Amino acid sequence: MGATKSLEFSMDENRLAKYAKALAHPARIAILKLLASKQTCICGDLVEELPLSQSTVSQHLKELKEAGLIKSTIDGVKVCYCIDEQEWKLAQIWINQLFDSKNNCNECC
Amino acid sequence: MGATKSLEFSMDENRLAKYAKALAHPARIAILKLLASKQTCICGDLVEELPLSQSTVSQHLKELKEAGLIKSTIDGVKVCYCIDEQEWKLAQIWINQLFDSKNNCNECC
DNA sequence: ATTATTTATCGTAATATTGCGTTAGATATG
DNA sequence: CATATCTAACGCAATATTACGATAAATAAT
Repeated sequence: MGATKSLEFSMDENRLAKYAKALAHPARIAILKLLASKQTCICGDLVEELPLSQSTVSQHLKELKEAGLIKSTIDGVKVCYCIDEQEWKLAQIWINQLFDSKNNCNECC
Repeated sequence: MGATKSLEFSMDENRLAKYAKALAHPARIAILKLLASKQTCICGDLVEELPLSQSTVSQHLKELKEAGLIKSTIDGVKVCYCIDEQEWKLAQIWINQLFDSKNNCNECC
């Protein structure tokens, strides 16, 4: 036992969980904040700004990329990362849809 | 190795990651959707609506509670769960702050 | 008082995540 | 060509998460 029972849940629920998972680590939040504010988004620069080794940062970048939130282009030896605007907006919309679905019935408990 | 280096990151980053972590499983999304839409929020009802055992649901509820997103009151043998409105709103604000921090510089890569 | 119902907790197994050193492969630079 | 730089991927160890059955503790019902 222990495998997550993702398939028992809806696509919507899984999609939201996927985005949330990508955000579920302070290092990845830090990376996204850097990418959101900076022009420069070279991998090496990110490594310098974070208290983690190159290999660990690379792994976090991979997860963010797999979640769709960032993309990358190769520039010589270097790799440039940045936020995927489309997916970024979509994620925000989906997350807000959950938060806004709260009814206004106060004090059911 | 393997312990998360949370302390190396800012409080803001950790707080956001904490909320995201709470949302990072389809079962917990499903629970929150149920609580957001329903009046009834008795634990047993949630167990019936979810494809998970009672003990697993209980564990997910505990995590949501520890993240602050839900609260509970005891009603006899039963326990009533519901969304903590204050924290719910806060979480939404913090998450949107991250998404909105994206600059408009397109195509840095 | 006994029994049933409800939920949290404990213990355990399976998986997943986090983190790093090291290596490999690719492009630069001398 | 040889060497330096940059990043992804591999392998490993430490932790954390997910899931469940079984049990315990508390209240309700008979």
